[in-house]
Order: sequence, then structure tokens, then C-alpha cells
Amino acid sequence: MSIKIYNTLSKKKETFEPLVEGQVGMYACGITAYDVCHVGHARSAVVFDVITRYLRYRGYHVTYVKNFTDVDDKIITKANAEGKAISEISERYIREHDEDMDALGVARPTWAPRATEHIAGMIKLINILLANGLAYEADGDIYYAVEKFKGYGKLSGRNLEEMVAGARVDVNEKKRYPLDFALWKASKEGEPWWESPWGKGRPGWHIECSIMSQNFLGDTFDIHGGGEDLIFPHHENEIAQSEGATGKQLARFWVHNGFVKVSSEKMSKSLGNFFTIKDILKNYHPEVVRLFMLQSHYKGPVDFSSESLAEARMGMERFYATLKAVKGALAACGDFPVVTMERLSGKDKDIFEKIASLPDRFKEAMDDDFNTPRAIGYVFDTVRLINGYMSEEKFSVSAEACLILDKAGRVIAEVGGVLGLFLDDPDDYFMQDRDREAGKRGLDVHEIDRLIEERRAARLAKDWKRADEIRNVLAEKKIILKDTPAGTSWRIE
RNA sequence: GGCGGCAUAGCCAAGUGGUUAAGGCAGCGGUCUGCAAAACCGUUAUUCAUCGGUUCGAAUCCGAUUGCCGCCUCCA
Repeated sequence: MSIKIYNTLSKKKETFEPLVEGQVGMYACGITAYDVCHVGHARSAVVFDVITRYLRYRGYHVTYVKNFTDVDDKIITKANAEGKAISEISERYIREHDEDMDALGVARPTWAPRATEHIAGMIKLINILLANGLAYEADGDIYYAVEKFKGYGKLSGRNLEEMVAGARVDVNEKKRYPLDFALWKASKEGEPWWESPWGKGRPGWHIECSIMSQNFLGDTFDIHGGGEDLIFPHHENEIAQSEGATGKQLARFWVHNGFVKVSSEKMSKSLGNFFTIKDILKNYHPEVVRLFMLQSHYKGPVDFSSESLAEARMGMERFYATLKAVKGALAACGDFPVVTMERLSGKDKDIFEKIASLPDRFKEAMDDDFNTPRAIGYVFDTVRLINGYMSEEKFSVSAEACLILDKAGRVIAEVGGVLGLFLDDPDDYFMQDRDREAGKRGLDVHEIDRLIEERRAARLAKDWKRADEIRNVLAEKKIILKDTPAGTSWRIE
């Protein structure tokens, strides 16, 4: 079995073979640290987090690099407006970014370099491009001469004439050709600067990724990723810079994630239709947000709304309800002798084997361009299987059941570890969910508990009328009661 | 204006040439329950935007049409 990945460069799904056997170098473009992250940033982070985890699960040693852009017009503008140093602004938002990603369960990259740590490397790279005749100086600015790089447009599927004909390119007297882009800009008053052979200046946006990827991963590496809005011009320009300097292919696979949309429109700062990660995590469990994203393929768009999040929450509830039941049954397993699967027969054997097959089916789905929706579908299948097994009339906790349910818990944890799902304790999950939902709707937990206690007394006296009244009162507040032999529990719809 | 993507049930969403079109949410019928909830069983697309074409065979390939979206300016 081999992994297939859709490559933006070839526009085809290709079999993934790393450059060095058993090792993967991956670079994903991170954020510009000038504001808090929104759900769109979260999606990209979750996508590449899952890709990293899956490659590691499949036995690869992955070096994952995700950069921070900490020098840029927007950061400078903000710093000047607040009268602060740019590093103060960028460090603040890098810290916030890290908090958000940690909260979402996104593993930290192997390396998270900042652009400003690599200025010397950028200058070196620009010098090579100048020497290669691919760049030119104009009044302390350095521009990349796009026409000189054959292959410009190969990633985004464009050609120069068409783009120029399409107008909408900015007028800049210093550029020899409209699509040339800045590698280095002479610093103006009030802007940060670094010494360079061309005077005091600061780097252009694209150059940082070329040097940082090379520094950590070498001239050629396996996977380069980012949001699909980076395909042009950012990634196209990265290719021009890196390949123009080294003469070698930059990245072998280009992977781009689709957008988060709001009412069919791209979520973005400029449209103002964004939700910050912090706001969303106040209202939803992080795994609900991940499930919402991973139930769509990473390449396609995903429409963000309170309805779609609520739907994901219901799905998550299904998983955790099963996990809770499994945990409950397993708690009694200490009393039984340990049996091995050879002891199983008939239906027990059949169900054990079906449950045990989850990781293989999971791999089958994930090997096919990280098809998380299909993979999650298989987990749902397994959940139904487990629930069916436990709801059989003759079901009781037995040595055989313990073996089967233990396996069930393990396979779900195994695939959950890759998806970053099902990792919470089920009781904690429901407790958190209840508190979160109660808070969201302004419900008083103590009052609810009081009513439930009153209902318990009524039920004990077989006063069904009063018991149902209380049920109805709570139902109006979307509170669903569940009576079990152990007592009554509740959840919010 | 140039380039590109998408269109599958009430909603979300897999499937991209060949057995009964995954899965989730919602709905309906049943089992269970004092009544419920959860869970389970059954059920909900003879059909994949529309119209043509290729093929023994297409949701899947090709063309046209319609609609939605994205990139071309910072963007995950």
C-alpha cells in the first residue's frame, strides 16, 4: 500500500515516494503575525497537522517546518499605530497563534522559524539571483525578473502574456516588467531595516520561505503546503527564487487546502466575515471544530455556520456516547480472566475481526490523498458495530466482551490519534459540553439539578404526572433527560 | 478581461468508467422504556445541475449551457 497525494504542480494524484526513504521534509506557509487567527487559519493548520500525524503513523520520520512572517507592511502599520516595536506586535500574535493551535490540538511543527532570523540568508540568496541574472537593482530595491525564469507560472497554470493582458497589475516605475516582484525593499522612514549590499532595507514577502525551507529541509524537499490562495503569487514566486538560485526542483509535491467559507464566501480579514479561533472555542469543543473540518476533504471548500458546527457536535456526541459505554463496560473487566482472540468463536469472533479491521480501512482511506471524510465514515461504521454488540439482548460484560471492547477502544484511539479526535475522556467531554452549552444559553445548572432531584422523588413515588411535567419544563429549555438504573443524566440538545 | 475550481437525498458529504451511489445530521416506522432519551433494526437519491457526445457500460471521460465560488492586490 502506498500513499497517493494530489499534486498541484501536476494537477494529478501521484504516488508518494519521499526523496530519502523513510523520511519526509514538509514545509507549510504559516501566518503573518499582525492579528489573531481565525477559523481559516485553523483549517490550514489542522489539515497539515493531520497530514504530519498520518505520515508519522505510516512510519515516516517527518520534519515539519512552518514559518512566521514577522516583518511585513501590516505589522509595521500596526506597530506604528500603537507606537510599539514591530517585534512586540509580531511576538504578541505569535504567542496568540501558539495558544490557539495548542487549544485546537495541533501539534507544534518541528521548526517554527521567523523571517527576521534569516535575513542574512535572504541577502545571500538575492546575491545569487543577481549573479544568475534573474534579479536587478533599482534605487535600493531588488526585483526578480520574472521573464528570465522559464517555467514561471508552472504551478498556477498561468502564462505571462495572459496575466499582463488581464491588467490589474500595479504600476511601479522601478519594475522593468509589470509582474516582477520585490525581493528586497529599501526602507523608508519609520520602517525597520537591515544592512545590505544595497543599503538599508527589508525583505520582500516571498524570499523568506525560500531561504527557510532551504535552511531546514535542503534545496529539494518532499511536500510544500499552504492555503490555495498562496498558489499565486506566493508559491509561484518561491519556485522562481529557489529554483532560480539552485537549479534544482524546490518541492516535489505541492499540497493546498481549500477555504473556509461563510455563506459561500471565503472567510477573510478583508471581507470582515471571520470568526476567531478563540471565539469559536468558547462555544465548541476543539474536537468538534476538527471534526467539522475533517468531515470534508482538505482540498474542497467547507462552509462554516452555527448549523454545520451543531451538526458536527451531534456527530461527536455519538462517538463519545459509545466511548463512554465502552469505558463503563471495561471498568468491570478486572474481574474476568484475560482471554485471547483464539478463544473467540462465532459471532464474537466475527465482530472482533470487524472491529480490528478499522485501522486497515482507515489506512485505505487516508492513503488516498488523506481522505479524512471516508476515514471518519469507517469510524462511524465501527461505532455502530460496537453499539449493536452492546445492545444485544444477551450482552453482558464477560471475558469475551472485555476482549472485544478493549480492542474497540484501542482501534478508535489509534485512528483518533492521527485525526486528533476522540482523545478526551468521555465523562470529561460530556461535562465540558454541558457546562459550555449551559453557559452559552444562560441556563442555571443548579436549578436543573434541583428539578431533576424533585423528579427523582416523584418517580420514586410513581407520580408520573409530576415527573413528566418536570421533563416537559426542561425540554422547553432544550434539556434532554436520560433515565438509567444509575440515575438521571441530562444533556443539552 | 485572463486563469482555475465546484454542482451527488431535506441539509452536510464520500465516491471520478463496471456488483445494491459510503458516512453524518435531520425525518419517519419498529424494538427498548412508566413516558422519554440514548442505542439498535428498518426506511428516506432508479439517480448524481441541464443538454448533447464517446463507450458494451458514465455520477465518473469529452463538448456546450446554466448557477455558485476562487485566484490575478495582502490573504490559510
